[in-house]
Amino acid sequence: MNSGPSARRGPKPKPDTRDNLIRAGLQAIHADGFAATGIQGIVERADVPKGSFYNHFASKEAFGAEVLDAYSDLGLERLRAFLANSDLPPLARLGAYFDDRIKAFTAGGYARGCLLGNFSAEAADHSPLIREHLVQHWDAWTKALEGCLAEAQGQGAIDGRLAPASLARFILNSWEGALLRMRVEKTGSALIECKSMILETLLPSRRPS
Amino acid sequence: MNSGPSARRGPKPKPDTRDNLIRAGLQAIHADGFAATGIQGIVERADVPKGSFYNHFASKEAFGAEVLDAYSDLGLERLRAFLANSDLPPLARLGAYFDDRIKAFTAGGYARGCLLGNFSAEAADHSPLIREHLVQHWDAWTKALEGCLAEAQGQGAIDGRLAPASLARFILNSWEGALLRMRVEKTGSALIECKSMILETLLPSRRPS
DNA sequence: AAATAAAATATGACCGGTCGTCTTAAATTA
DNA sequence: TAATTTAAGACGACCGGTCATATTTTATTT
Repeated sequence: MNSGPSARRGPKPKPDTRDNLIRAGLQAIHADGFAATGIQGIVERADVPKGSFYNHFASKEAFGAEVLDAYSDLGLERLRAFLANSDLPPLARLGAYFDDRIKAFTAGGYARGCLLGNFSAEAADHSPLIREHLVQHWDAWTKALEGCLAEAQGQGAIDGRLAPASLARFILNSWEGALLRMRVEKTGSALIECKSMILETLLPSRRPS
Repeated sequence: MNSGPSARRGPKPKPDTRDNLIRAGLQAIHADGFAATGIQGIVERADVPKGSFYNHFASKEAFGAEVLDAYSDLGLERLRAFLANSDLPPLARLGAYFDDRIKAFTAGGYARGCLLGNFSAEAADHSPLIREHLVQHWDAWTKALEGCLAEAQGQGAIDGRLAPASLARFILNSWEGALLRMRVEKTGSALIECKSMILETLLPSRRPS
C-alpha cells in the first residue's frame, strides 16, 4: 500500500532554513513593519541565499502570513498560561498578564507593539490572505480572554449583565489601541491606564439606577 | 532695522502645487500606508514633476508629517464640531460623533481607519519627527474629548470620581483599537461595541460598594 | 532707472540601491 | 533517465533622493 507521504526528491533541504527565515522575518517585520522590510534583509539575517526564499514561500505576502501565525501562536500561549494560573482569581490573572506585558514593553523601550495590531493597520486592507489570518488570531486571543472573564463572572467578580464575549473583544481592542498610544508617547502610561480602567472601573461596574 | 520676514525671491510658486501634493499624499498614504506609498505615485496623482517635490518638502518623512497634520486638523475640526453641539447633552454629542464615524467607515468599506493610528503603528518608532507630531495630535484630540467629558461630569452624567483626562485618553485609545479590529473583520461591530461599552457601561459606572 | 547679483522655484534626467520575482543550473532520488 | 527540489544569482522595475540647468522674481548696486 505504502499510502504514506510520498517520498520527496531533490536535494536535502537544510533542515532549519525555513524556520530561520520565519524567525528572522519575525524580528525584522516586528521592528520595521511589513512594507518596510525587504526579503533581502531577511535572507541575510537568516544566512540564506536570496533565491532560496521562494523555494519555501510563495510570496512575500504568504511569508508575512506565516510570520504572523508564528507570532500569534507564541503570544497566545503566553496569554493562556497567565489566564490558566489557578493560584489567582480570574481577574488577578488578567492583571498579572497586563503587568507582565507592561514590564516587557518597558524593557523594550515602548517600541514595536503587537504584531497583530501592526499587520491589521498595514495589511488588512490589501491582503485578503493576511486579513483572514488576522481574523483567526484576533478571535483566538479573544476567546482565551473570554474564558477568563466568564470564570470571573461565575464568581461574581463581574456584573452579571455584561456579556463576556463583548467584554473580551472590547478589552483586547482597547489594549491594542493603548499600544499605539504607548509607541507615540514612549511611556507606559497608556498601558497602565488601560489596565486600571478595565480592572477597576469597567469590570466592577453596576448599571446606573 | 527691517527685522520683518525677509521678502522671498524666486518665481511665484504655482499657488496650489504644495496643497495638491498634500492632498494627493493624504489619499495615497491613508489608503496604502506610508512605507508603501512612493513619491512617484504622489507627484503623478498631483500632476507635478518629480523634481518639484523636493522644492516643497525636505524629505518623504517631512512630507509625511505635514500630511499627518492636514489629516489631524481636519478630523479634529469635525470632532470639535460634534462636541460643541449645545443642542444635545455632552454624552449624546459624543454618541452622535461615534455614529457619524460609524456611518462614514461603513460607507468606506471598513478600510483605512484613522491616519493617527496608522502612523503610530508604522512610523512612531522610526521617525522622531513624525512621533513628535503624533504626540501633539493625539493630545489635541484627547483634550477636545476631555472638555466634553468634564462638562458631562459637571452635569452628573459621569461618576465624579473618574478623571476626565484619563477617561478621554482611554476612550480615544480604545476607539483606535476598535478601528484596527474593524479593518480586520470588515464589519462595524467593533465600533458599535466600543461606543456602547463606553457610553453605557464605562461612563455611568459606580464604584463597587 | 538700469544693471547685476542673489535666491527661490521648475523640471526631468539621473544616482546607487533595493524591491519582489523568475530563470537556470546543480543536486538528489525514484 | 526522469522527476523534483534546492541553490544561486540575474532581472527589470521602482525606490527615495540629488543634480544641473533654465526660469522667474526680488534685492542690491550703480
